Amino acid sequence: MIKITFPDGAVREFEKGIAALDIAKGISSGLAKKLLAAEVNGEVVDLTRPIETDAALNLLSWDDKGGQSTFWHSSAHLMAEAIEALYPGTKFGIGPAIESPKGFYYDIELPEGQKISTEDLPKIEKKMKELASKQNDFVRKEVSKADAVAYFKEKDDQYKLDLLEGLEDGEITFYTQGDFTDLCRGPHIPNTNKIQAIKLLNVAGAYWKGDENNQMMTRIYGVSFPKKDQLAHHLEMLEEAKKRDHRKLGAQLGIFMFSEKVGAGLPIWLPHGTALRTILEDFLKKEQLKQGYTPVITPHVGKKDLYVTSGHYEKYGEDSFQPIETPRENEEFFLKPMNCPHHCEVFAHMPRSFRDLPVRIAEFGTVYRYEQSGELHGLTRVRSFTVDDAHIFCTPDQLKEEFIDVLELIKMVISKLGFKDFTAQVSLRDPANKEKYIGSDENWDKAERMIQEAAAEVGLETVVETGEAAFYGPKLDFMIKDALGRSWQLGTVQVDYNLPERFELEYVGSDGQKHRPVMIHRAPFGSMERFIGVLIEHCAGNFPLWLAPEQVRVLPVAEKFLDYAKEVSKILKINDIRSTVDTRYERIGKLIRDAETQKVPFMLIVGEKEQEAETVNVRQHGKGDLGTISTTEFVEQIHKELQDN
RNA sequence: GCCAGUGUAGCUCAGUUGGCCAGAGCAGCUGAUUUGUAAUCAGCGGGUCGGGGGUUCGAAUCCCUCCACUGGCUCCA
Repeated sequence: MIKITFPDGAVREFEKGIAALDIAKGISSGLAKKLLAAEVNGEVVDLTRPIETDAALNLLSWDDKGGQSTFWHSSAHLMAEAIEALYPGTKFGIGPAIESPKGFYYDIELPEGQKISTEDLPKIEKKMKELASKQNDFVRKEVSKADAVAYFKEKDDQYKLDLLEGLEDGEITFYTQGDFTDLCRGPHIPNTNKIQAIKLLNVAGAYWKGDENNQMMTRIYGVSFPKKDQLAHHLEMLEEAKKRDHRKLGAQLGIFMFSEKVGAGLPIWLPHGTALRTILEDFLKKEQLKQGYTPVITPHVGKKDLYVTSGHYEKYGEDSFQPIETPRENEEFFLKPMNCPHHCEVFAHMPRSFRDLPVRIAEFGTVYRYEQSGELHGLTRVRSFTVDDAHIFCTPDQLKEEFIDVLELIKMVISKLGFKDFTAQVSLRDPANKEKYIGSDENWDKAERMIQEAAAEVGLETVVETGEAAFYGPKLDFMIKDALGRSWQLGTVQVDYNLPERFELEYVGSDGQKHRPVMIHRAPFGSMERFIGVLIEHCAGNFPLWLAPEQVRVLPVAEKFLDYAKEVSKILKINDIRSTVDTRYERIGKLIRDAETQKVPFMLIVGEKEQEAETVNVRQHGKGDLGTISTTEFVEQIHKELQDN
């Protein structure tokens, strides 16, 4: 007999070798039906795997992450089965479940001369459903390495053979469902009949093992669910995300554009986008002034030597825009890929005393980085962007306090912009590869501890990623969830021991000796481009009033009220409310419709009644008619709403 | 960069077994309508069919090449 401990702490005895599924059946057949996998002593395994020792057991259904990923992984196998049936001779790479986008994929190489495009997906989908309805069990089998190699040699599948090379004899398992057998660690759901709803989403290229020197394979993405309505809901969410796409809304709302002539990945800010960005920048600038930052402005290029000193040339020189040369002296300049080297020079231009520290140098600095053409994407992946950058030079003793202040600032900025859900990702060095990092062991340990303490003190929920630190110091990134539950990495704070060293920065301490300052890089928005891209999608283009490029549009009911409309708009402008007048001679319904589609927060409709009484009829975007009030009253209401924010 | 796909008017899209002067709606312009809460009516203008090259009697349509955009490029069997 073995002892099984359930999540609620209950302990019961079962016969040795019993499967989780049988235990569940003993509890209730309804429960057993819902289950997808089991977690035995923290490891996700097949429901049918015999349990041989005392164990903690957690039964996994669709509501558990482990249940979902098992389900999707099994769906990948089902897809592979369908593909093998439709395209015999296909070779298979890997087929995992994935988190984002939700679902699974399989990397395949089709037989010579064949290819798959989006149009072929429904056919594969149909085959998958047909195979699922055969209600095949997923059967696990332990295989010797020799047998496994023989099997895939027979199939001439070099990818699986490549994978087998990295595996030890004795740890190799096969899973079979129907006519399809795959090298797989598992686990899997018990039977294909659980897979009730399937949608294959797209086809893409992917390098074997993600290395661009390797063979390019075809990757097919899909998603599946135990119930049909879950799939329908999922597809609705994807539709909603499409509607909110910042590339679409950005064009529609006159926020930004790209021009083939100007160049790919070089965003151009249109009037509405410029207004939005200026408001955000002004907001942060004001906050930073309060907190003792000193703004500077530095050039968009720097001499090669600057980047040789900073070390960026050695690391990124080949992969950045190539230098600009002066015609006679042949001096080389680089477009600046970051602002820190310039800011280090600002720090170094005069002797610094410990009394001056911390020095907080801030700049909305536009930087230029070469991205491969295929990696460009709207505003979120571009070749020129503006960082809301600042570099804090402080003594090691001041580091923690400065770090905390920065975290508070970023927290404030994020919540002010309507993001409710965010966590901090703390990236530490890989303790096994300490030589990869610059700076003393002692400093690293101190900084890593400091970051975690600081995050705890400001009440940030943190996730620690070991090995993700930059070579020059540990960092903390803000991971922000938008209205659709998607996660984005925005603000960032990084500790840097490297640049002060390379630029030989120093300050005079109270002891009269020279000391090296520590540097913090920080950017609450990250980049204006990326942040605004995410913001557009978060609020679906319906910006909060204080950010709306056009806050109020005055709509005259007929041409003869145009003068009154202009008068109203002028009063609003005098009162710092961004307002325009729609001067077109169109029906009021048309004017309203256009203002609504352009997501203008307030529309003021004016006609004879309003003109005579010096009032405005207020209509709010998405809400409709709010009634008539005096113009001054409206101004007060708007001011109040802006204040409360 | 690589794989797959897309590129027709400012926008959304029709037109492909190669064949008369390439179409529609919206937007724009002109005129009429002077209007009360999500599209007034009529007329007009607008396209090197992404650029270049080729095949052909004939190319938006087929081939090559370049450009831009879209989905992706280890969340390990």
